[in-house]
Amino acid sequence: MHVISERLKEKKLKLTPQRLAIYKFLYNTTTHPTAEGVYKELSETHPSMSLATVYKTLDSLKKVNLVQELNVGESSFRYDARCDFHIHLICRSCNEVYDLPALPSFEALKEEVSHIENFNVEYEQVFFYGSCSECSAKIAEGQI
Amino acid sequence: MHVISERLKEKKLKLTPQRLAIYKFLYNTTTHPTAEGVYKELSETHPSMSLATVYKTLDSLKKVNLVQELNVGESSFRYDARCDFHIHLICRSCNEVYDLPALPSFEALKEEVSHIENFNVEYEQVFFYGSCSECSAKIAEGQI
DNA sequence: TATTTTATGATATTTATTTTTATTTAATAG
DNA sequence: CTATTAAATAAAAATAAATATCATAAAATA
Repeated sequence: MHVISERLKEKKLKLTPQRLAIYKFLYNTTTHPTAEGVYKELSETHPSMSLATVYKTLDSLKKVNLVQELNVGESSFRYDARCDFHIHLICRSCNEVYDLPALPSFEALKEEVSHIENFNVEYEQVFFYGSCSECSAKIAEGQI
Repeated sequence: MHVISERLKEKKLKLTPQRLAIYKFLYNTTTHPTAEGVYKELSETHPSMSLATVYKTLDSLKKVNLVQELNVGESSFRYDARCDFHIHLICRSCNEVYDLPALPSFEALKEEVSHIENFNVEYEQVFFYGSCSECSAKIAEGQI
């Protein structure tokens, strides 16, 4: 996994097994896990890793902009190794978080907001809440 | 303050002094306070009110859609009695949260997202992070 | 290989929020 | 206007996410 270690190196972060594992996991998942989720997932392969290490590592990665922290309205943060802007869709039934590709109309919105006086925009977070197709189907069938 | 009690009545919530005070305060502020902030503010006029009551009341108001809960990335939630959709601007220096009036381009974005297959949108949250004019000025002058 | 610096693991602490429970209060029916 | 009941409150304890502490261990580099 060269991309992983090269990115960490670029950012002057020491290449520890824990860091490599955490960033690699985030880089290869689309599930937007919480710190707890990362910890549980990696406990299997790294049984001695501490939860504190997961939190500290996520914080380090966030500071160098290798991961972004998402606050989708739950009690804990989620983490995403895709740092380019994209809209998130959040299913209120199963709590899955999905990525949405860039939309032309969002570019127009950014443009419009950038012209607002009295505020200098640096970045943005856009969340659409609703139900995914699986949950919509279940709801329609009365399973939820 | 008739609006306050009528809205609570409409939602079948008992008109207790604590509830009236909390909703009235949120209804009349633009500051998006936290539960702690509401508590501190109302402690002056309602010294016996418990912080747990503030939390429970905010939860009740949220459930009947009289307030919305905002997670702007801080350690605690903020509350807003404006429940119609609007974009929030968040200053990363002073942490103020500002309301933005509806923008035509946002309507276009909603329209575009509503046509996405496999997802049924119910509501949305849009946060623009950056610096407000006051903080921008301070930054320019090297005060921050 | 030795040295310096930084990261880790284990644990303790902090802090926002929730739960619990006994008591009080609002709504309403008589 | 009083009695009833259902719900809300205050105070305290409990919970859970996140952070801090600190001794040990491991990376980077000289």
